[in-house]
Amino acid sequence: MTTRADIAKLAGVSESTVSYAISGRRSISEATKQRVMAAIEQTGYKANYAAAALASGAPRMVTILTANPFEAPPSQIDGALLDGIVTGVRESGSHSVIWPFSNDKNAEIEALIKLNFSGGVILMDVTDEDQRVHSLNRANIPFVILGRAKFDFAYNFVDRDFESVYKLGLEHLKELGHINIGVLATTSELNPYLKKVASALKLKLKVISVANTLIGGNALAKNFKQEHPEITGVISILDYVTTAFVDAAAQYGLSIPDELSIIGVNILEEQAESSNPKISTIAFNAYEMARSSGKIMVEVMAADKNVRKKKSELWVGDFVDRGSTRAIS
Amino acid sequence: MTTRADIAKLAGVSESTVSYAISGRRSISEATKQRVMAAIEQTGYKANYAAAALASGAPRMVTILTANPFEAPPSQIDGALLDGIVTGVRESGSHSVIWPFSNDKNAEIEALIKLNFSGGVILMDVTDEDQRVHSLNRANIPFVILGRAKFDFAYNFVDRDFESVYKLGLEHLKELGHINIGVLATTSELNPYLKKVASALKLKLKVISVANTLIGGNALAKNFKQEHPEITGVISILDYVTTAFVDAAAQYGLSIPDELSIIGVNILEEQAESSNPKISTIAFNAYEMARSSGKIMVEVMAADKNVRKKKSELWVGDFVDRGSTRAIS
DNA sequence: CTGTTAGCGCTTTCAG
DNA sequence: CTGAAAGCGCTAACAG
Repeated sequence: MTTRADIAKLAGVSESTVSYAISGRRSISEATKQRVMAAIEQTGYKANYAAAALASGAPRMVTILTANPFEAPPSQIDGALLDGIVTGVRESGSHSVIWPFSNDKNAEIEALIKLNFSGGVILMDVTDEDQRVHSLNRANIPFVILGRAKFDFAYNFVDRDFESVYKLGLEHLKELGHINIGVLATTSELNPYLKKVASALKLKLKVISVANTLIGGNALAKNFKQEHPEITGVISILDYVTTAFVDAAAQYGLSIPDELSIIGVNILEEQAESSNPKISTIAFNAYEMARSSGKIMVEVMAADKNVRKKKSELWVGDFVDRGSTRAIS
Repeated sequence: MTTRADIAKLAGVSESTVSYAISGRRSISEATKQRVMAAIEQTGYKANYAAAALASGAPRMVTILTANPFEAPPSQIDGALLDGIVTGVRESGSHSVIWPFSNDKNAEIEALIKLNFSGGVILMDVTDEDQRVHSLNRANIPFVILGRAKFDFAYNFVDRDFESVYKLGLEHLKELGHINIGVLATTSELNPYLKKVASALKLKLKVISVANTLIGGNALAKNFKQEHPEITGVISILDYVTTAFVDAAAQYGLSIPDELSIIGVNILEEQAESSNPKISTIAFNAYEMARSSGKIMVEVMAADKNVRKKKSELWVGDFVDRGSTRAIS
């Protein structure tokens, strides 16, 4: 097996020069760099990941924990998110792998922690008080959650910037002249961001609690006029409900958008372009959001070593929100 | 960070004793083992994966390349296969991760090879002359294909034992008195195994070429009696076609199984149990099949080092076929 | 801009 | 049954 020593000998330089020529972490004359690269090319040398990870003390490997796509039909959003993570991590000079899906999530996280090979983990599909998050926190492994959930400690996350999204949506509805706004949600309590924005705009919000299914959307359309006569504008974060609601409205004598303006806020940029023209949509770029998470991850890893504290290069796109970084170490 | 040196000091033994207590690669007195384990417990010590990989020279990590489940609806078979691989690899004392899905398969394989961190790779969804296989072969990275394809060099694979499966199916049809057998396939050429078995049993085979879609199955049912009047038995490897065919048959005046016996051979054990009772099925255990691949993988890795040439523990279950191992070194 | 060198934490001979 | 010690291939000071 070819090592850096071989390359050094062949190129007539020292081993460290070879390393720096490859990593670019210090300046090298163009001439020597060329010779090193030629030697690498010639020998077909490949870096030894394990050696680098050991020597640097920081494995440049991020592990992704996501929901099992083989269990239920996977969402387009998750696919876009995964793409974004992989790219974001790579841009930061690390690599990412997906941890095998399993039915026993807690057992998997223990295996991952015990293996102790990844520099950090990115978690998707996290629920409130998710055991995996507690385990990761306890094991002191850097992690970032894509989304948010309730925990009794600080943690890193990347999520949609709901405040901006809701602001945009409600402002739009107000411009159209709507005052009484229905909010489609699975819970009956009002989202705090939504509440805040609405009070600033002097709009009246009414939560309409419904299951996020096609059936739920259909049922909603059926009785909407009778049950919510005052409502003329709707803001919805539920994709299935919204679709079914709009599709069924006409047959129940509800004319959209003439009698009711609807804004859907949980949709991908790509999907938005081909969406139902009866609904206004506020799309978000899942790719950018996920990409951010990769960068946060790598920042956290670097901070852990207390070196290379490079300034954050995080790009916070529209509708992307980054949680404050928990102090590690 | 706790290291093996810390554990050794705490337990009052040498570092190597700690290692052997953990790995079990040489005998240790029960007493010392207990002390070592206690020290590990007490300190919360976690092995350093990178250090172990570097020192042993054989990274105990298998990378899985599978089709992107976010692109098309993933099959149950692929899910079961993945489960089996993970278990098989783990049983062999290694770990596995899934390489991120991507649209550019060739770019991904180059990245994987360049990273040089995995002891071997398991490939699913391989097509004839798949570039990824050529790259892996050229880079001299141990790999196993789940399934089979055409290449101009030897390679390791695990696949269904089609010869046994076809033998079973055709024997069954013969017992039922059928002589003229239709073969549902996407290609027009007859599978060599099928041909071989049929000639031994003196059965007449006729390939019926059809796309593996529900529409294809429906169209087939419509004209089946007119186009293939002589055929009374069918063997099919196409799951979608078979389902649609059987469902549609009655409405086109074709009575199954009275007029036509059908055997489906591309189905999971679990699916077979709840399958259409009009079809006979030869199920296979995807889990066992995939599990085998994990073990082969680890064997190949070991062979690569020319040490620890332990005897194969491969369990070849019914309908599981293992390709002859390519000489590495 | 380049070289020297001391480790990173673990595995595995070799020697008891 | 246990210890000592030589690396595995690379990184990152430190020294020019």
